[in-house]
This record gives sequence, C-alpha cells and structure tokens, in this order.
Amino acid sequence: MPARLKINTASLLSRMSGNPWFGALPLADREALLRYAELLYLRPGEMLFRQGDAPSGFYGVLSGTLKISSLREDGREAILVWLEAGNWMGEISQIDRLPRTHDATALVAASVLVVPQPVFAALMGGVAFAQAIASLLAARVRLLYGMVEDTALRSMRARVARRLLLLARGDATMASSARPVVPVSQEALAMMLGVTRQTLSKELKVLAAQGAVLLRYRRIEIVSATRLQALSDGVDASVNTHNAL
Amino acid sequence: MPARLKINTASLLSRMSGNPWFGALPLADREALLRYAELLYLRPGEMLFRQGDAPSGFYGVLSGTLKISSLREDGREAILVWLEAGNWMGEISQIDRLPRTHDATALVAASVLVVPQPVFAALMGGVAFAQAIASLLAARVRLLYGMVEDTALRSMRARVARRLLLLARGDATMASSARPVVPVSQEALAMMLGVTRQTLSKELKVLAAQGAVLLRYRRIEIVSATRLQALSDGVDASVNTHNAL
DNA sequence: GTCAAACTGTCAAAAATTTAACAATCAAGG
DNA sequence: CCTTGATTGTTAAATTTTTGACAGTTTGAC
Repeated sequence: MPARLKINTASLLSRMSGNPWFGALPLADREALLRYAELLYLRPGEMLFRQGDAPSGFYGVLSGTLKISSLREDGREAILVWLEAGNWMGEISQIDRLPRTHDATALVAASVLVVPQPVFAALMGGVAFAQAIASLLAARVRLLYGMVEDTALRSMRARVARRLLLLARGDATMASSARPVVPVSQEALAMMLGVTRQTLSKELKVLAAQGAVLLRYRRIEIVSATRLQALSDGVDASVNTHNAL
Repeated sequence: MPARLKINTASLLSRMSGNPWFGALPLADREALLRYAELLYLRPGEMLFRQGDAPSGFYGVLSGTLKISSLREDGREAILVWLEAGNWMGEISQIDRLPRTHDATALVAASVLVVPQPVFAALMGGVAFAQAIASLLAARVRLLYGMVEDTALRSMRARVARRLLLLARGDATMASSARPVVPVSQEALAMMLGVTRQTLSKELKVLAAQGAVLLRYRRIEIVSATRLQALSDGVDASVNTHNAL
C-alpha cells in the first residue's frame, strides 16, 4: 500500500493552478479540493488503481508521470495516455459509480492528490464545479474522438506524427506549452499506437529522414513541428523541405 | 435547409422519456428542453450538421436514425456511431463552444428536436442539469474508451462480435432492450470498424458458421448472443457448441 | 412482374503488419 | 572504467489486410 499523508493546502494552489482546467475553477473549489485531498506517494512502477477497482477518488497529479493503460489476458498492454503533473483524472468513476476502466501506474516517482469520494460528491453540488467537470469531460471526449478517428482513417505515418505532436503538447487533457523533447521509449510509443515496435521503427525512420524528429535513447526530439504537422496531415514533407519551417 | 417548426411540448414527454438519460432528468428540465426545442425534419441523406460547423444546438432524436461519421479528403468515411430515436447529442460543442467534430446524417427520414444554444446554456445554470450532462459525457467517455481499447488490443473477430453486440443493445449512449436484428449493411459495419468489406465479410462468415449470427440482406440477425459474447472475449465458440445455449 | 440499384460473395495479387531472432548501442551503478 | 539490463537497429518469413475486379442476389420502384 502506498504511503498517504495529509498536507497543507496553501503551498499547492499556485503549483496546481498552472493547469488551465484547474486554474479556471473558482478559488473556493480549488481550495476545497486541495484542503480535503490526501497526498499519496508512488514509487516507480507502483499502481494508483487497477482496472475493475471500485471508484475511490478524484486524483490530481502533483509530480511525476502516470501511464493510463489496460492489459489483456495474454499480457499485451495498450497505453491510452500519459498523465503529467498538473492533470486531474478519475472523474468518470466518481460520476457513474462504476469500476475503473484502466490501470494507472507511476512511471517515475510521483505524488498524487487524492480527493475522497464524499468531497467530490459534495463539490458536484455546486453549479460551477459541475460545469467544470462537464468541461473536463468534454475535452476528454474530443481527445478520444481524435484517437478513434486516427485509427480508422489515417495512415501509420500520420498517426505516429500526430501522437508525437500530442505528447509534445504535454498531456492528455489540457495543453501546456510546446516542448521539443518527448521522453518516451519506442516500445512505449508503439504500445500507445497499438502497433509493434518494428512497425513504429520504420515510420520513425522516415520522420527522421525528413528532418522532422531526431531519435535518441529513450526519447524523441522534435526538430520541426511544422514538418511533423505536415506529415500528420498525410503530406510528404520532403517535397517541401526547401520552404518548410 | 431542412424544415423547422415549433411543436407542442406535452405529447413528446412520454415518448422521449423512454431513454434512461432523459427519463432521469428532473421533470422541469425535461419540460424546458421540449418546450424550447424546435422540430426539424430530415430526409434520408440530409445532414443535421457537418464537421467544422459552429455549435448550433443540443439535439434529441425523436424518430429515425442518424449516423455520426467523419470524412477524409480522399473520400473514405468512418462511422463512429449510429444514433437512434431517444438519444441526445451535440453537448460537447455546447460546452466548449468549439466546432462540431463530426458529420451527422439522417439514414432514413428523421425528426430531431433542436434546443437552441441559449436555452442549453440557461439549463446548465442548474445543478441537476449540469450533473446530468456530466453523466451523459461520462457514458460517452466509457464508450469511447472501449472503442480505443478494442482497436488496440482485440482481434478482428472479437471486434466484429463486440460491435454487433453494441449495435444490438440499441444505441450509443444508453442501453435500451436487447434486439435480435441489427439493421446494418456489411458496408456500413465495415466502416464502423474501420476495415474493408472483404475483411469484415470473412469474419462474419466465421461468426455465422459458429451459429452466432445469420447474414441477411442489409441486416444481421443475432442467433445467439451467448456465442457472440464468447467470441467477443476471444473464445472459439465452436468448442462449446454442445452446451452453449 | 421487371429492372435497376444496392448489396453480398468470392478470388487473387499487392501491400502492410506481425512474429521471431539477434546484433548493436546506451546509460546507470558499482 | 566496466558490466549489465534496457533499448534500439535490422532482417526475413509468416500472416493479415487492402485493393481491385466481377458475378450473383435482393429489394424497392415503376
């Protein structure tokens, strides 16, 4: 069992308010979330919750990165998203009282704010908070629509490019600032895209050859977001090399 | 432009309340939605809205069936869901004020209730309604999670079986009663699954051979939901033929 | 009742993806 | 500095899926 302790509210407010969703909440709601949250420390590889668990809380990632994934009997894993510091999650189970749909695992040492169910329920009694949760869910739905569409309609090349851009934008729910280095192994990226490492590798080679990315150990550097963007729309960036960027 | 007319509220209430989501709304909210809605008739093939359109309203399907799909430049189409009578949609754009993510097209003659944006916004000022919208969104997110997972982790066979069960359950957001006949062409089903008709056909043949379904013209009959269920979990139903159902 | 359009059945070649296997490279810890 | 486990590079065969092409069926409209 992970360690759990109470924490003092005030110091967290500015830190968490960097996230656009949280930052846009009324101050009273933000304070309430932080005041009643418990802090939970996760070691690398430790799980916050598992598929099928009963709804246990609403979570805010204070530091570190979690992966949201699901596992198949045969051991294959699909990574749905990366959740980085500042993001909130777990509201679905709070709303419909149904079991968790995914596993949440710390990728590195992480700290997570745990808002107990009764507190969440009480906050949902306020219009502003309920509306904010609706916004959070709307953003998730849009993200998921994009994912479903990608697998149905786009080429591998475009899907790889799009996922890299998504990861570069920082997180699943709300955009933070652009970042040129995506700290992900090819193995993990392949799992996010639901393909094998070899297939992904071939596509990454092409992106690299076109000058869009640089392949490094355990990370991918985005050299030209413009070219990546072009490739994500299905355009061959090489034909525009002279005037792209 | 489709025809639009005012309608009388009372007669619709019982009809629309069959849908679990709508039925669970406070009476006042249900009445408000219906009172301020305009009725819009769509002919087969007519579009309610298109990808990229500005948010124009919250919609309830009164009769008929719509398809929610998106189109690629090259003309390929991915069908996300079927929306049957009783369902509500379009809340995402109402909440985040961003353009529509998909096309909505009437598959047969259909009538749709259109709740204008200001009415929706006003209703969102009530806690109960905002909570209900959150529930609606939570259900959508769960549905989409399932779809994403399916394409990432499951075999074609299982995906076909699962989609048939989903369609049989009736609709996208909330389950109505089970129904043994899915009125869908193989072409359309293939588009929902994001594969070609030929690939789908091969899998359907297997499901038929195992006695799970019956292939008909423009529709698929579910002979044994039990077997379909087994196949959707990746089990070969034929080995259990003697004791299944 | 006939016809045309829409849908289904089927096949084969081409293309994409997975599976399997191993070598090469990197990075962190001792 | 060296070693080891993790990661990446690379190839080839097997498998799956798409593409393309027609013939056969079904339905609804006239």
